[in-house]
Amino acid sequence: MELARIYERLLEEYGPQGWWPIVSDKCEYGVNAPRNRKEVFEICVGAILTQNTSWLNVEKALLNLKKGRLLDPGRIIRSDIREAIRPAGYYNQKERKLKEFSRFFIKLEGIPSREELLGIWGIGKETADSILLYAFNVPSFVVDAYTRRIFSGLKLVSDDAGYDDIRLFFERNLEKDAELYKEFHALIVEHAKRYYSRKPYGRGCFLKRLK
DNA sequence: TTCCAGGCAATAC
DNA sequence: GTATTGCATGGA
Repeated sequence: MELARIYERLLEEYGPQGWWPIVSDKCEYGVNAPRNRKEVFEICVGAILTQNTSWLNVEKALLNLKKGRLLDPGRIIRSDIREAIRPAGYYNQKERKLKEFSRFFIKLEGIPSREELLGIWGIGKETADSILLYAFNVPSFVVDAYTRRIFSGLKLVSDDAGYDDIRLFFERNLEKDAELYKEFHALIVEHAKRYYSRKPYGRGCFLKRLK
């Protein structure tokens, strides 16, 4: 079973997902490439807020930040943002994570390296790859719990594979294309929400019949 | 009520 | 080096 075939099948089923969603002032969704530094920053903030948290809760937090004119690195560093980000959970930890990231972002020129991002407190591998891919268009494949669940279920990755093992499996078997990586990861999440959120995982998953 | 969500750092072993 | 635990809200 080829990864490109799985991608095509998911795309056929669900259509283009257009990630990363931008919560604009009018609360509409944007296209999937950031157009300015404000959107780049918003994507980074969303990537941190969504750690082990549903996107619905993250949207509430992003809207609160936006309403309070706090969705800006300087303002985040100086303000108590805990009440605004409260809906996204873990608000004590996430406040620190956003402040640490904001300090980094203010000094940043150009595109950060994966190692730089991983050096920031609160940025792990998935968050770093999400930021690289969706904020900076760097083709780094995002691996999350869903990705592991689906593809180990399909026996394409082993149960004990590490994060980077899985990431490299995707990167070595796909064209190195940021737009492809963006859509694929988003489709994986959509598919997993439908078939891999509740046990028994994978019941009704049509990918199991693909060859 | 219980389970889960687009993880991470700290701690335990 | 890998396994476990605390962090927290809101929806299904």
